[in-house]
Amino acid sequence: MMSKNLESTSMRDLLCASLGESDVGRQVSVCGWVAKRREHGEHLAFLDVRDHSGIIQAVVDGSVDVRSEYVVRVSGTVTRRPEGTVNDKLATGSVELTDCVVEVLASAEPPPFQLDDRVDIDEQVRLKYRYLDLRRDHMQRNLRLRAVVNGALRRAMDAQGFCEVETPLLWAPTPEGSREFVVPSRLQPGEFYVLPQSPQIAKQLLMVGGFDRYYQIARCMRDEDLRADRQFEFSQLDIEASFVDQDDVLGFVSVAVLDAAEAATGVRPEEIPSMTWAEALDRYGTDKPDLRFEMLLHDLSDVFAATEVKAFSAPTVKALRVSGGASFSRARLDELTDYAKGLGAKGLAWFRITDEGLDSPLAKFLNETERAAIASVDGAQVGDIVFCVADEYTGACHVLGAVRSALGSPPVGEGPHRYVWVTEFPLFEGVDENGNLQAAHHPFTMPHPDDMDLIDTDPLKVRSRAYDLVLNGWELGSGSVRIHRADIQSRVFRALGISEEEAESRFGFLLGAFKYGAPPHAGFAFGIDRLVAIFAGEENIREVIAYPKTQSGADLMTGAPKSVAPKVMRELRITVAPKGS
RNA sequence: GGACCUGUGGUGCAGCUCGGAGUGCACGCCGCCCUGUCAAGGCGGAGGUCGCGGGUUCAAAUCCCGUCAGGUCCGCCA
Repeated sequence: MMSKNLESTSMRDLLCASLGESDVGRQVSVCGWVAKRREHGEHLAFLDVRDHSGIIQAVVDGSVDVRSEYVVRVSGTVTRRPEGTVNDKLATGSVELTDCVVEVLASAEPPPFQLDDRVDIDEQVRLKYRYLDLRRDHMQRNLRLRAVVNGALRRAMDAQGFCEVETPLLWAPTPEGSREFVVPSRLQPGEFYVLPQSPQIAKQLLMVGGFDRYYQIARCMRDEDLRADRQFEFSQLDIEASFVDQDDVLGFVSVAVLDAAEAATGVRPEEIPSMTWAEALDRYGTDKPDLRFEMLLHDLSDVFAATEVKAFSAPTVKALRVSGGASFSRARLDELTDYAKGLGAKGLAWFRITDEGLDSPLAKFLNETERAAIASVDGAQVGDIVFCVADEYTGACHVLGAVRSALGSPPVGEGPHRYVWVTEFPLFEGVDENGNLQAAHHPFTMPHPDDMDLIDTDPLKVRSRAYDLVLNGWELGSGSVRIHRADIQSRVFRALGISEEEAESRFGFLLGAFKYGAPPHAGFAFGIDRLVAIFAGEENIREVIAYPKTQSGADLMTGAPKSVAPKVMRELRITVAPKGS
């Protein structure tokens, strides 16, 4: 409950829902919106007055000319409700305002949708009238929760000696990574700024600049397709520190996240465990494991090493037991098979465990040993089902991991909050169209000290000092120890197929800065939208953002994006090519 | 770039398979009645280009094609 001196203004004494029995007898004024009017003839009317704190009932002698959502100031006497009229469903239900004077501060048309939380309104309508949607308890709660989280994060970073520095929104284009929003320059027509995908370079330069502990709640923009957990704009807690190693950073971030969790939920989570990327992939089939449920992946590659069965002749065979899954209908299994195929699998084998043995179209092709292995996966019992995917290692893990998640993952709002650090990500992943290795994180990520020799001999085996923070299967954020030594950076660039000239043109100012004394440094960034969404039990980050965009990038309230005046276009010397060109 | 789902008075739904008059329900809105309600109650009323365009048909909310908008997912997000 907020302190009362913050509630009082020249127009009101306190918030509606802060009224209670201790206020009985006080003469007070409250301000808010009319949530409901109940009239009983010309002698008596009830007004539910709502502000963001909640509702107080005002009793008016005589009729009152107000409608829903009128803005009113109500002055009256706090009175204990008469015997038998207490409303247990209302926080203020034991009192009411009597002898009320109602001032209409603004009239209001009926809103396009009801502002109580009784029905789910179509999001299209909510977003068009977001200012009304925000008046609802649901959005009030979410955005205020977000403010609590932001506050806790700031306090945690301040307390750890971090200095908040703001970095530019207008930055230089970088021909790397995700698509950037482009901003044309008026003073230098034909030249462009971009909005930052993250303050990555800026914060590393702060390290060179001697700010050994930097943080910022940073707005970041990426011009990539939107999803339930992705918007063009998002906020991240951005951190970088000097003279540190990986464990220092994990410590800083853990404190911030656990403080935020405690502030948001009232419960401080356990210390955050960690696992390596290799473990996560092997046991959970993903680099963002959801630890709320078990259902681990099991490896049957050895059993099927010399199998006769074509469907299983692959480098890796992974198996997943689903408790009680034998009752899955054939339609459900076909659906899952299609899902697996959609993810690139050749198929999804399933084996119902029954009293008579394995029930599966494939069972008759398996030999005794193979059947026994499947029937005992993960302690399988009659009534369970075992899924198998045979493929190369990574693919098999990913597909079965996705099946695990589809079958086991509880809704966002359910179950405990299970954080986990995933460490030792590979330094490189795959190759681009020119046959060059690609950086898994970014090209300034420090290779694992034990794997330095592999950079030239077996680069895909090189682990890195990169790490992710995962909560309930959602990637909250990632970070790494950065390369601060020119010799290591050259080796990595060489492995990535980046020439000295190219490095100079793309990252020149960063590498140039490093020549003047770069401290060893490391950092992290995690998405506040996702963190708050999980705290709020929301599947969708739009629910914790005041003015989000739709999936096609539109703002239904403002109509953005829109064309700009011809004068502006001329000034920028920009013409738009016709459609289809 | 692709797959799937949704679009019906202001709001939430049903109707759509199997074509037959804009049919129904709940909330909201407007008017009247009502002195203890609180999802108030009673009576009456208004409100619709069934997203849009085309096709099939004697006849389309319903079937077909296209398109727009919203959503979920794949690709994408170093």
